[in-house]
Amino acid sequence: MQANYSPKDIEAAAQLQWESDQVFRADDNSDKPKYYCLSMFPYPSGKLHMGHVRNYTIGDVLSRYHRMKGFNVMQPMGWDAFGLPAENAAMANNVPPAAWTYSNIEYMKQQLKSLGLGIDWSREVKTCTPEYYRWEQWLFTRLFKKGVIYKKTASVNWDPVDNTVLANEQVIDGRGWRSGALVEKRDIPMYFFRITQYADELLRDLDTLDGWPEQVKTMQANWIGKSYGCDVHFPYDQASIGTDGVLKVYTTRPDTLMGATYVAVAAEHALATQAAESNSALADFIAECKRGGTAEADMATMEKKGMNTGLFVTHPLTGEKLPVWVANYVLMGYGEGAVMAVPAHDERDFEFAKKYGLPIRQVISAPTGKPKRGSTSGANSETDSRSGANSSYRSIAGTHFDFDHNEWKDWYSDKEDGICINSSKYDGLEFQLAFDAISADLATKGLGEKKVQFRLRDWGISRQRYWGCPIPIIHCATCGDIPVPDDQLPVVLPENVTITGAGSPLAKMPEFYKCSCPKCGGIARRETDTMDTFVESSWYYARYTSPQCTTGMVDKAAAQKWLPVDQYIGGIEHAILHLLYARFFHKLMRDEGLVQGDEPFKNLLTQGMVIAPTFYRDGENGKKLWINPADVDVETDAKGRTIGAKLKTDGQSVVIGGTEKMSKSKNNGVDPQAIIDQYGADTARLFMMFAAPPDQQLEWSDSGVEGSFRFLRRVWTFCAFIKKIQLVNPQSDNEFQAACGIDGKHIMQGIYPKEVLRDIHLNLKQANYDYQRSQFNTVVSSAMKILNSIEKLPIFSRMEFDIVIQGASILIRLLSPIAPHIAQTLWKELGYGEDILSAPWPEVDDAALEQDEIELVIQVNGKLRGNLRVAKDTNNAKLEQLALAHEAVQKLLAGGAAKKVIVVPGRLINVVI
RNA sequence: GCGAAAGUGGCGGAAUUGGUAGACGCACUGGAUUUAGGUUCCAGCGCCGCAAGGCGUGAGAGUUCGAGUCUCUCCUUUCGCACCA
Repeated sequence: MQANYSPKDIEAAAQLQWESDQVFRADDNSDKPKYYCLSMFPYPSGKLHMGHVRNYTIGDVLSRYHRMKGFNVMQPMGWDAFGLPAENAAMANNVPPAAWTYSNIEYMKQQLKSLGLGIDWSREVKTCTPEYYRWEQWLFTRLFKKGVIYKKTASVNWDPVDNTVLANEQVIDGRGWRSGALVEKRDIPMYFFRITQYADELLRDLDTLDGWPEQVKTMQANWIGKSYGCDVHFPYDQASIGTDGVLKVYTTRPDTLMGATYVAVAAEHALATQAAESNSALADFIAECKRGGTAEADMATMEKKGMNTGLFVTHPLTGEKLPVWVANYVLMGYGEGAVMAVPAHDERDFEFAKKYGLPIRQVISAPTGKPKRGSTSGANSETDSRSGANSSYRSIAGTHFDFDHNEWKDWYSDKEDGICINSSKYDGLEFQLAFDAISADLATKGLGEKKVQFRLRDWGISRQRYWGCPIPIIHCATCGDIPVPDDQLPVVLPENVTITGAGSPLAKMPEFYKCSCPKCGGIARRETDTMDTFVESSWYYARYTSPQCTTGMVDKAAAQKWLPVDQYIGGIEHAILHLLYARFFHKLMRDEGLVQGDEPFKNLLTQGMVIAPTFYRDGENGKKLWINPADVDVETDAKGRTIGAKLKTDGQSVVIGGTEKMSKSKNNGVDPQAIIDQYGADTARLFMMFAAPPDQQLEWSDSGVEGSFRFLRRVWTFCAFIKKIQLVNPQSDNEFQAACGIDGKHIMQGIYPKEVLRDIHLNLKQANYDYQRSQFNTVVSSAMKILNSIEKLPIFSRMEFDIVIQGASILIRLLSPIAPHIAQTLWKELGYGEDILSAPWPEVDDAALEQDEIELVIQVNGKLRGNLRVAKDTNNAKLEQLALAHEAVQKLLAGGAAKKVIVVPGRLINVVI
């Protein structure tokens, strides 16, 4: 055994052994309980980043832990290989996307291997291969025939200079990223998955996902957004509109219908178009609304603007004429593209009404208990006079409220409280009663009905891009859209293309799009759009169960054996879209009879981001020149506080920016390869696990990496010491003391073997608990404590040495999922066994935890005042007596009596005085 | 704007059910070893204070014998928002 820890040698050796023994092959025929551990597969962007290292280390730790606990583990890996960056790289470097992607995969695979991940590479999947995507196309044709996929038009970001559709990410401040042209919305035909048909089930089944973080389930539930409301029809005003008809709106607040003072429609709405024909100002406004991108965050934060159409509709209950406005905050894609506006009880409507001087009519009372805002003091005087029953404000109806936005908030009523006022026959009704009464009256008049609606929209999957899975549809002038027959699948994506950035290359390749209609044999045109890459990532977890299957999307028996995924791990940024689409796909595949069960992922761990400090210098014209943390020395004062930073190359200072997500734009990424090369994979893995709990963001720290390396070196050095004693093979106490270098100093230390043994098992118990809840940072901490403890134990005889041996064997096994190479090597060197992966997981020795005396805390009024050392089984009366007699308590009592004494067994005694 | 989280020493973080706040590590300080630097080892290390003691988990209130933990209001930061993956 080498005296020095040399990660390069031991890691290469361990990896070689694992590879030649094929230990990570998942066994389709094992009797052991299965454990399918899946990390979100990477996009092959070029090289691994720290987020990957973190993700895959977490997965590997869980995999190795479960393997040692006796599970038949499957940990696969693959590549989410289609996507936009390949096309960008193609333009920048003149490399075909396929070649670029495949070479990235090769490189990144080597990187993953150097991390020592226990992956079954025989199951590797690349989504850009026809072997993979043919089954996606196959499912598409099935779903198309079933009507789960359909075609309709949808709005996209259009670059009028490049004549191409842009992703939201390619729209910067309303302009195309390459052309700089002002982006506009354009409607084009697209294929949609009818995910709304599964909305109820997707929502309901969230309740069955006990192993998912509550936050993710809440986000998904809100995204699906089931709401109970009412369709309301506002009949057209004949005089202004000229035709019969109704304007349909959906509202969740029919109880406020009596307070509706106008209606607002989207710029694309038919009424807006009609009004614009004779109103050029309105036409200009509508054109303005169509400018800009489609991203919802932008739409929602932009200034609310509107214009009167001059058209009217009539209120379905009162017959009152309400003006029709066009508003930029009403989206055509949602509901009917029109809303009824109740400024008194909707914040957005309120601001709009204030801006354009529209009437505000209060129809819900502000109940007692309001206001919600403001301090509790002072509420009795001024504010109460406003919400009092006889307040002058309160009786105002049909006119403007006289106060600003914040005051409006005080008035605004949640539906849970408040009753209808100023609402004629509905006055006095509470929310639900008013809801029922008004919707019933609408139904009687044929002007509306109750309706359950979802916020979730159908999933548009058409992309006017090249590097994606071709949509298997053939357009025939006579037969319409015909799905490609099974025997013509896959529709292979040609790989030798030139990307220009203007439109899809497929649309310029007759050899691709020219075809004949499968139905009538006539001349037809193949669809040239490709699918959203979210489609590939929605079912890869199932394909891993039978990646080579040539007879179907999955081998049903293999899928049944391995699914659902027992543990899924990935970034929190996927909490909604990817995870929702994958859940949706599982249900689609279930309904095709391909998989069983309703949900694909039993347990979910969402890992936090990796962040790092940023440094910069001010360059010309105010641009910041970002400097990589690796090129900077940080300076601290005598107390360790950061006082500045200097560039290593020139010694001049640089500005310290914030700590942010590692990114190219801020140049604060740390290359994992450099860390692996310098310290080894075990150190990189250990640091990643130790620096933060998996689900929280992790701050990169060079000195933290150093610290992790130091710890592993200490483990190595200490084990080398044990090995040395083992080789000496001492028999008598004297021989042990001589071999271990015991002298007078050690006798003075007062460290008892029993305490060390207790420490070992206490920390083992904690580590087991922490492994169970995937809190690996404290597992590492427990391992460190075990080393600290056994290092200090002076060895006088075999008895102490045995404790040290036991401690080391526990330490190495606790560490092995996290730092597998060093653990495997030490396990073998110290003669515990050949292969640590097949070693039994250590068990807590309860007897070692026992203690005769315990320490209790004495509090006075909840404040710590002293300690008490007592026999373990001292009764409460005695404890109370001892506490009262305690010096510090006596002093505070100052002769008086205690009001009350609270004894918490095993913890503390609190004296209340 | 909407939805979801997070906020604890100089820093990363710990505290399992409401019960000793700051485990473990980093940084820093002092000492030992070393020709020196580095390494390693020992000790110290929340803030104020000479001390006694007081204060302290983003801010403010509340519940409780006792609050980092529960409730309410507010502030800040991060993630997502449907064509980045």
